[in-house]
Amino acid sequence: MPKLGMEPIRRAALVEATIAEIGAAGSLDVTVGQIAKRAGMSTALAHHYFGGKDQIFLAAMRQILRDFGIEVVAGLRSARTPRARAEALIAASFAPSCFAPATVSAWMTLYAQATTHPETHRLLLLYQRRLRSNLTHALRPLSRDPRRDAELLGALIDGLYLRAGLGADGSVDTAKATAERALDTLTTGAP
Amino acid sequence: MPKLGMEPIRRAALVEATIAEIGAAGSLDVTVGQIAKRAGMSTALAHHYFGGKDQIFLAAMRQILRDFGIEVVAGLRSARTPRARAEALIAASFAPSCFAPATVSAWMTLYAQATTHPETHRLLLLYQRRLRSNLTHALRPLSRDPRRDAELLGALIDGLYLRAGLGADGSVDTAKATAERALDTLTTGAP
DNA sequence: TTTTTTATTGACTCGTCAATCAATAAAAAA
DNA sequence: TTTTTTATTGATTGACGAGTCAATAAAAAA
Repeated sequence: MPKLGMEPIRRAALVEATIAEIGAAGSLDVTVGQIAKRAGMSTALAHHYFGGKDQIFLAAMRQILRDFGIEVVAGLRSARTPRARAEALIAASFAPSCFAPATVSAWMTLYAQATTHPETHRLLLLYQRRLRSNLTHALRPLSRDPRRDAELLGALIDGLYLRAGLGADGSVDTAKATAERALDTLTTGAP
Repeated sequence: MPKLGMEPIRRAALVEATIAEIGAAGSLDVTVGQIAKRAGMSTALAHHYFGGKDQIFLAAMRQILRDFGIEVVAGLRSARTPRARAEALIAASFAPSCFAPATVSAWMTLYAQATTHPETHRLLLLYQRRLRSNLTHALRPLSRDPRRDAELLGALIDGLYLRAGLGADGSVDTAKATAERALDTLTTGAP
């Protein structure tokens, strides 16, 4: 009994299932069958709506970046001071929605694949450019060299994220604290 | 005409070829056939000496960590002051031998796989613990809180490494400079 | 009501790849 | 010299997985 308008529902379910499966596998070694099963449909239907495995993966990656973007704008909205903005950007990076095991795995795999997959590379650069732009803006009144400090903070966040993704449960808070401490160190001494 | 004592030669060739193929593919999606071909032998021989694909990969990963270790001790040997030690550790992380495209790819894949592969996880934690220990030691006379600053620097190096691995050719130097600037910022004001 | 569009799947094809094996050849040991 | 050990590969097997297709069913349009 086919209900109409299933396409967006199915696509969303497939994207969510893809992220979950990547997280469970720790790599992109995930079959369309696994994804479709978790999403509650046949492989044929998954192919029908997405065309191929590559496009399913790309959609999942875009979703992850979109989720991060949502977290960022939500955090920035309520931030009034520059300092609060910088803190909001740090908080967004370590927010639960960006830190589910699946997301972390997907993120790491993204980096690996980006070295050879141009579309992935493009998406990742987009994320980095946006984060740097946001950080630069927040740091402008706080730092003597906002551009450089933003690059440093951005890289630090990536590194902390990576390491926290591997460690025990409590390490997210530690990572967040470390990033905030770096922000302190960078901004003391300037207006 | 079988020459005797080929085993170590073949194993080394396979490990080297594995790293190269991972780099070329940007993932662990590399067949034993590709590896064996690059190493100049048949797939059967590769299996003969290593038993299976997993063991070839593990050997390659151990090799990468070993190479990094060699770079580190070489750098530390000629460093006399604490500051020079910290700089040597930064330099080692961005040394050409640790920054070949193949190595970067392998490194990223390592991180992704570590979330689910216990043996990989163990290897990676070993590396992190060693780096942190070295950094802590170097920072002890320079920083008020060497442990924390070492963790920060370690994460920063990882993040910069990751980002430099994606960027253009000149970005290694920029990354190195950023790490050194962070070292400056952390150590000014202490003995 | 007939036709078209949307939803859905089981079964199938084709390719790839890890792993195995039997066979060949040369060095070393007996 | 015969035997054993080491080196080496072509061919084969067996599994798995991406993508296709024909068939079924129901809603919507005609």
